[in-house]
Amino acid sequence: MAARDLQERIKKLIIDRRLPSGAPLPTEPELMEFLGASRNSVREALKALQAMGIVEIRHGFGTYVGPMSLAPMIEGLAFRTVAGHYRGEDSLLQLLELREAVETGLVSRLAGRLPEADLDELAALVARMEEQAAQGAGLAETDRAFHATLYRGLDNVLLSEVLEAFWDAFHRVRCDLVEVPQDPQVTCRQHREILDAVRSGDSARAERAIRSHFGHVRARLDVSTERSPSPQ
Amino acid sequence: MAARDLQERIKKLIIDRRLPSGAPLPTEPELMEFLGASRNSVREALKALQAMGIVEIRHGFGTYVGPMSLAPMIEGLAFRTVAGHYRGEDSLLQLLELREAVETGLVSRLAGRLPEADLDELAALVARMEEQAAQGAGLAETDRAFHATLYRGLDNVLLSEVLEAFWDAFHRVRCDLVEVPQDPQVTCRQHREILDAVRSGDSARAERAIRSHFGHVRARLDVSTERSPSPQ
DNA sequence: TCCGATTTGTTCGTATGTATG
DNA sequence: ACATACATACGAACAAATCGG
Repeated sequence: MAARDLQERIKKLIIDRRLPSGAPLPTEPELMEFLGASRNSVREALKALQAMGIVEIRHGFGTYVGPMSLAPMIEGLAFRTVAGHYRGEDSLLQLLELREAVETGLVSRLAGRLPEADLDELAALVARMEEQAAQGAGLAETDRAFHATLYRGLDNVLLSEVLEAFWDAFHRVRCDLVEVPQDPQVTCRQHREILDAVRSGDSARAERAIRSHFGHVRARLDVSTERSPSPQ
Repeated sequence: MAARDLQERIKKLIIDRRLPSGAPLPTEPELMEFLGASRNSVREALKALQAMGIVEIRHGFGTYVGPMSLAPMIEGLAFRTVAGHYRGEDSLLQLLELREAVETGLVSRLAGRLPEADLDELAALVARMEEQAAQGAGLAETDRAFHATLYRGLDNVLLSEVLEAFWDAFHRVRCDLVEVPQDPQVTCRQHREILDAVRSGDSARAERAIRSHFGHVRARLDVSTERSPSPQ
């Protein structure tokens, strides 16, 4: 009776007091008194809220309002994908298709509307990617930065975070599950083509570039997915 | 030190044993022995996993593998949006824009590719919507069904669930925060136009229809958002 | 309807680890 | 080194819910 209620009441407390991210929450004893519940119940409620990213607990220091990031969504998506994969579903492919669907829809609207500064930054990222490819280094982080920078121009923090969350979940699962046959040269060429297309302002070409990029990732996925790896 | 670890080990247990959704987990005493932790610690870990939708706990019955739905994401998104709204941010508008971005990207690809059966179902939904509008009844559920049916043809369960999650979060927050000036007639016309556009196979027209629909919702939002309501 | 077995829900007391000053 | 404040962890007990006889 209390457990579910406690979470709601703590959330309501944050709303009512207009607590911003990082603001300190009452200590556990204070919450015990305020909510009229025992330590353990309060702690379980806080644990649940922590899992949702609503509060942040720092050992030996205190409890604070969380950053409200989408990190817990990544966690949930990643687990759901891993579990589905080991059960023989094509969950990883579905996650990739989700990214493809969203990004193709966005990039066409982005074409020709990106400020010069963002385009320069993207160009620098591609250059760095080519450098890393030449050295045989991993270019995952640069790839992430490219996609993040690309959609920053939409001026919607939520949208950017959701896309980054999808990227993170996909990347984490892919690393855990399948060793992808790297092909850095092709990856670089495709990112440069995306950049050129967006710069040119040709929506259709930009959409084609994105679709081609994802098609390549999908192809690498298919050949790696033939055999189902076993955990540990 | 153990808390974070316990969650990971329970997740690993689900993965390793290939437990499908709905499968029973070991009881709390069994988990205590298996994980070498006290009951309270095990319970806190389970609570956190429950918040992420990974496990489902039924009082007096047992613990089970969760449905892996995106319900926790809705919860998190909704709270984040409400909290941001009361802090004076335009979080609700951002959520709407997120939906608009995704749906405009998808509907253009859908135009002309929807099977006849789905089109008929959509037509029935619009008819029902018009009926409800005439009676002055709420048409939220029908609206939800329309959007859900529309993107079912993409054949990607994850994608459908994400879109439904966005719809749910937006609807919940909108109901909690602002009383929207209903305009059922316009809503019906716009949904019919979306349907007609998709049926005609004209991608650009479909995208225009969706964008017009969202534009209308946004306009109603703007006038309601002038004054910031206070909670309870 | 009742009963007992099983399982989760809630509470208390106590001890330990950790960060701050 | 010490004290304070806080979170972490454990164990034991009882309450409440569920299921089957």
